[in-house]
Amino acid sequence: MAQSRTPVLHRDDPEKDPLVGHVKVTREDWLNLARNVLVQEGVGELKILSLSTRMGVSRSSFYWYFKNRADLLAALLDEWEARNTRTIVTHCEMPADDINAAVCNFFRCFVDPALFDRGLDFAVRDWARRDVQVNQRIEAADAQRLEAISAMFARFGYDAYDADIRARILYFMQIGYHAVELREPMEVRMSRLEGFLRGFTGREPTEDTIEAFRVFAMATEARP
Amino acid sequence: MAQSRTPVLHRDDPEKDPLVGHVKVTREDWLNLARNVLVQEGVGELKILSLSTRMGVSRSSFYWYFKNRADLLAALLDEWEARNTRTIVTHCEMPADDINAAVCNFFRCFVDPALFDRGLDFAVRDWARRDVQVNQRIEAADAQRLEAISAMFARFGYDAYDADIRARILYFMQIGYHAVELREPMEVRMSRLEGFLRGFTGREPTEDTIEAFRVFAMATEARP
DNA sequence: GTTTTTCTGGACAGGTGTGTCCATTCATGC
DNA sequence: GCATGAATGGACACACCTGTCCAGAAAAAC
Repeated sequence: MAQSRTPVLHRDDPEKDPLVGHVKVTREDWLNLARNVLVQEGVGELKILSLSTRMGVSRSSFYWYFKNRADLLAALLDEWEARNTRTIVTHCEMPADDINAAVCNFFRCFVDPALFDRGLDFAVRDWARRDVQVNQRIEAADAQRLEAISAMFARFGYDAYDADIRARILYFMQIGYHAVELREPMEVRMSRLEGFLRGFTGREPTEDTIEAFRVFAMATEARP
Repeated sequence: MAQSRTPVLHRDDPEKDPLVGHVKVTREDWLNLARNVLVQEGVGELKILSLSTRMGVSRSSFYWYFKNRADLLAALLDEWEARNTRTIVTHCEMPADDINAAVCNFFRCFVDPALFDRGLDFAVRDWARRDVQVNQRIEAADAQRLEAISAMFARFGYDAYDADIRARILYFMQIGYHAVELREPMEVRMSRLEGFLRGFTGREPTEDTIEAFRVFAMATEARP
């Protein structure tokens, strides 16, 4: 085969697992590449042959780290669940002086892609349409997130019904924003949200989160 | 081959194209099945072999109606564009007494799946992540929809900036709701929206659409 | 320096997908 | 009743993906 051998992906952070011999790739390398492919091309395009050629490694290497393709997918799903949903829940539980500051905490989840990976979230949401198991996972995740947001409102005096309504408005609007503006450069989005956060804290606190939604919409709208 | 022959899908509505001979399937049959597969399983699973076996017809039949796979995908995309985006635009342009009635018209798009196919919309949105051409189409569609909603608000006295903000809140929340509750039974969703529409028209008109969002959230929240 | 363990390359078998060619079938027009 | 043309079935060539097996290279342990 005359195919030119692509350079091997060596690890850059050997702080963990230094006990392996003849290291060329690691399980983490497979997972990272697989996550990128999942986000950018979907589950259907997540193929072992494709991954191995991109890493410049034989397919056999994959079967050393994972039992099979399903094993890789399960690992990706676990990672998503631990990352995205937990981020939202912990941010909703952060201490805050009033509901406006609490909503502000909620928005902070979506500023740092290391906290909440929106691309991964939609990739999984899409994957769920084709897999009943995954569907159950994301339905549970959505319920858990909505519950956390609702509890956040309840902490500041809203009764259960009003808290639920506000949680749903907030969560749906956030998800919808990401669905539509998914491919907007992260720098643009971050600068907007940072601007929002600065402007928000400098304002008189309002007695409703309606104003917070309004300011958030201002911050995310297309024009400067 | 001992494979039992599945019964052929005959057309139920021969009102159009009665001039074909030896009719077993039509171009419409291929398109309808392909649309279902696109929505439920994604573009990646849209395979000619799979479609033909489901219709109980040879693969060769496909190549009579379509040039190739790309031809089918283009037809599906055209259909989506004509259906979903045009529905939203026309509903936004409907005459209304005040902004609340106008927002109410907007919501009506999403009651009837024949008007706006939410499953198709998300299938295309997902497809766009893997295809630059499709991405451009859906970005144009989102811009067109937002423009129509914004113009709707502008008709009722909102200046361009406020109209844009409200259009984005409304559209993002709607898209987010569909993204999260996508697999909720349509009857449940319809009964909620119908209840919303009834309750809405029986109320005193408010001077802001904030109240409309609030009532919409009440109508779509999980509890009765 | 040898042995052991860890990891990778290449080949095999089986499955599925695409696009094309051509003989065949069936409804329609004559 | 027969010719015409629309529509289909079946086969060919080619490509891609999965999972498995085993020989062998390279680091680690001794």
